[in-house]
Amino acid sequence: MDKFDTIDKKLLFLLQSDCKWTTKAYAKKLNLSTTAVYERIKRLEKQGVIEKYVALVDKKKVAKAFTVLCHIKLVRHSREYVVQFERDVLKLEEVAECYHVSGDYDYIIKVHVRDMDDYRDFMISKLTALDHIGSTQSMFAIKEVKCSTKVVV
Amino acid sequence: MDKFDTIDKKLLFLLQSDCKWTTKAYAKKLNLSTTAVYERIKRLEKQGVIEKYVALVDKKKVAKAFTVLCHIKLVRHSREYVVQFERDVLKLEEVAECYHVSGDYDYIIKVHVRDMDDYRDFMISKLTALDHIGSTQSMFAIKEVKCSTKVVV
DNA sequence: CGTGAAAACACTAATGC
DNA sequence: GCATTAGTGTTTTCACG
Repeated sequence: MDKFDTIDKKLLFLLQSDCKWTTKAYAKKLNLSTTAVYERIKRLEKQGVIEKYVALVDKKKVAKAFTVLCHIKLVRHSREYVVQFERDVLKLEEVAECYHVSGDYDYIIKVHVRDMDDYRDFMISKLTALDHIGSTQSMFAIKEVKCSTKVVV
Repeated sequence: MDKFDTIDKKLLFLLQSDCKWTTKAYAKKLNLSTTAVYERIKRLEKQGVIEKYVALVDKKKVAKAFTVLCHIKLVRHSREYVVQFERDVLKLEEVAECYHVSGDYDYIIKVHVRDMDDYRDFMISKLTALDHIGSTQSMFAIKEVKCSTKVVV
């Protein structure tokens, strides 16, 4: 599909680390001219390789540092059930990620809340209130050992 | 710790959605002046609420669209084993996230690789090559239903 | 929190290597 | 594909009201 040379890879690494440098700064780091870097960035954006630029928030500072990974089984696996569950889960703001997985469970979701009480509220009034939920199994993150948004190309 | 008013919350939402608008654009959206928004952003950065700004890359476009969630148990839970495992796992570039969790398993990691063959290589030569790994159980993501970096304040 | 002004930067374009 | 230069318009940044 797309091919990336060494400079592209380094540039993507830098942009995934911090996207607020000036073009000049990336250029200096990469031993290139600003125009060369500028054009590479624009190309990567145009190709859709760079999806978007976002701010990352410190979860502790906004009182959402309680992270829970939750395994979910649906009562049945009909198309209708799957479609509705996936549509519903998108609307839950506490759910940062949701994967449909193979294996013993159907879904794994990652939830950010304030504390255990908050999680209890989330479970009772939001998650298990969804249709078609069979069972859930929560795993509480004792520690975030690594939490990166980087993809190494 | 920190308190946020409605404008802070809206601003954090916008910045977590797209951090490349001009201050003017956020100001217009929030019905404020550019300086007011400018100072709020600077304050949020200084307080560490905004950790950093990063580019998000389309995993499909860089051939890392095969996502695996893997449960890991260590052979023992001594301090030494835990510390070393956590130090080692940080170095694995394929591992985007790693949580130390309560429950049946010790760790859950999220891995991005190209395909099943790549994952096999990762398992054999990197993951299970780590010391103290007891058992692993891989769950392949059939679908990424939701994958957000946003924390709703 | 707003106004206004200077400095810094993004962006475009043209030339030549 | 990259360096360099030059030029315009926008944006950031900050002292001051």
